[in-house]
Amino acid sequence: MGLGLGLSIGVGDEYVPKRDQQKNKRVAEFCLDLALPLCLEQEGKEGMNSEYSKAEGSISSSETCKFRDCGDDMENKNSSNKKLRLTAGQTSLLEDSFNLSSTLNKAQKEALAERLNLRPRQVEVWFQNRRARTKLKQTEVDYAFLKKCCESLSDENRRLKKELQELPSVKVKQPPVYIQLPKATTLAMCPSCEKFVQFGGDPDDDDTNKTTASIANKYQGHKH
DNA sequence: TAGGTCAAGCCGCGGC
DNA sequence: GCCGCGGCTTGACCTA
Repeated sequence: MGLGLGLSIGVGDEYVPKRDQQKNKRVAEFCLDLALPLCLEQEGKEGMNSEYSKAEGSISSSETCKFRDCGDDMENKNSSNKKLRLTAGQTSLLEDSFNLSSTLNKAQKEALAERLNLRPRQVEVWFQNRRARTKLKQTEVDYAFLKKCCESLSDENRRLKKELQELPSVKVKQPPVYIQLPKATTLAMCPSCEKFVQFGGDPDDDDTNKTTASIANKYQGHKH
């Protein structure tokens, strides 16, 4: 246990070499110097479990590395296959970054990786998996919505058929029946509570061409 | 212990 | 050819 794979200092049996502590300090300075669009709104977000330290600019030393298989020798195939677990602080910072942008350029990825004391590849994988999770949730919500529409239309169809049967048998050419379909709906995930918010689909509404700002405004209106 | 979660590997595809 | 991404999958870990 406690391989000390280039990770910062921990509590108990976790050990981090002094050179890595110094490296973390350099990383923190580096990240603070970067004008990255990452977590710029940390001011005012202090209550959201972010365990990383703004002052230090990196994951706090006691917070890093509940995982055992990361670090400089990840390429070492002899290392154990123990599963990496990101800490709450790491996940929090990744989530914040993801809420700002679901993709990262190379510089952002590397800076975030340094800041999290992870490899860029790990940050990249996290973002890929996060996008996949978002898409899956979106698909589930879309499915539920379409299912509801389908059930509603079936009910309407049954009702109309019954109504038709009850009509006196007058041979009148039936006009086509038009059913008022529900407005197209746009679903989007609230970045703070991760629940999907349903927006109306008025074509004249900007929701159909929604911007990040307009979505953010909508999020503020829904119940958490 | 079964089922869920999630980091990570692999592969194919498209853009450059 | 390289790179980034999505889709699918695997395997470690967690939890009811």
